[in-house]
Amino acid sequence: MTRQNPGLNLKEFLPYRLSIVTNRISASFARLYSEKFNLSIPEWRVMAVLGQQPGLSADEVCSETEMDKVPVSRAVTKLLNKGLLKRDFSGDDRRRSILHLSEAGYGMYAQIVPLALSYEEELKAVLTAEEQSQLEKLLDKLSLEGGQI
Amino acid sequence: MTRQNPGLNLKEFLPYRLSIVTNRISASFARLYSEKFNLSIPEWRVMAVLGQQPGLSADEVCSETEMDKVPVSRAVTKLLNKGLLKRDFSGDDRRRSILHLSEAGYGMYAQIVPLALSYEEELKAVLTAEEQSQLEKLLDKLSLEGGQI
DNA sequence: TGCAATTAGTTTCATTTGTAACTATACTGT
DNA sequence: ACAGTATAGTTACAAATGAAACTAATTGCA
Repeated sequence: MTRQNPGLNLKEFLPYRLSIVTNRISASFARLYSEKFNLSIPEWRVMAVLGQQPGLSADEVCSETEMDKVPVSRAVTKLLNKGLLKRDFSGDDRRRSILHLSEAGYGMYAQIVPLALSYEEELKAVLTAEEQSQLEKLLDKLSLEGGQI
Repeated sequence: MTRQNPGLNLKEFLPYRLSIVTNRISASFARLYSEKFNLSIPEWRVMAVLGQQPGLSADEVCSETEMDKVPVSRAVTKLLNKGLLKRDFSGDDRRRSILHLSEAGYGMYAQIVPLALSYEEELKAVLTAEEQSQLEKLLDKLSLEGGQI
């Protein structure tokens, strides 16, 4: 029997294309820091956000990174055990943690950052300067409006 | 002690931004078909590719979708159990499967496709026509060169 | 005050996922 | 023909993940 294809061309389907491209990029960047520094993706994300914004609570790390609180809690525990993080608790609210990279953690962070930046450069090198700024703008628009769809 | 930030602004870091945007989009689209049709992401992907290219082997589904062969194998098993897929084996090479949507599977597929397309439209509606074609081009470039980085 | 409702974070448990080992079939070179 | 290698697909096992239950601390308001 001959059926009329209702017409979804997967290779042109935007969510699909985005996910293929993004997964490739994320996976190859993750390989970089997981092999050299033995960090999982959630661990790196927590370090990355604390490197930039020291003193966040676990909860704030969640909202900053859009991660679930469970993986954040586990990543924090592992990073504490590895000595890469320090944790205090707020005097005002003793449930609330105050997280900082330790000296060791900061040292590792300072090694990863240049890798990350050069990886990003390599990626951007595929695009012209104009395309790069187009991409920024597109991601802004999709972030704002795409979220709540 | 005051430290000089080595300078990774996560919110401007391309792989990070891509992954946040993409994950939001994938998750909200997945909610659509998983709630209504009780399909996992791998199941939907297998159906989507077979709806368009009937008769592929499991292995071809893997390369088409960039999925690992294990999740493909498991998705195929589940879809067979749900009666959404038919499987034959090639006469030439009896290891090789030949996969088709069943009538029921095709019916479900034909219901999901319009949802997918209207979801895509909603997403694209955020962008001007020019931005849409910019996005196509950017994804092309990042797919080609971003893969092997 | 004091008790119900909220919030930060952890733990438990069931599900998902990927790596590696395995089975079965097919191909290759001698 | 046949031993060695390669390929399609499945299974087993271990690690990652998320939903829901839980603990501990705080807030609100009668």
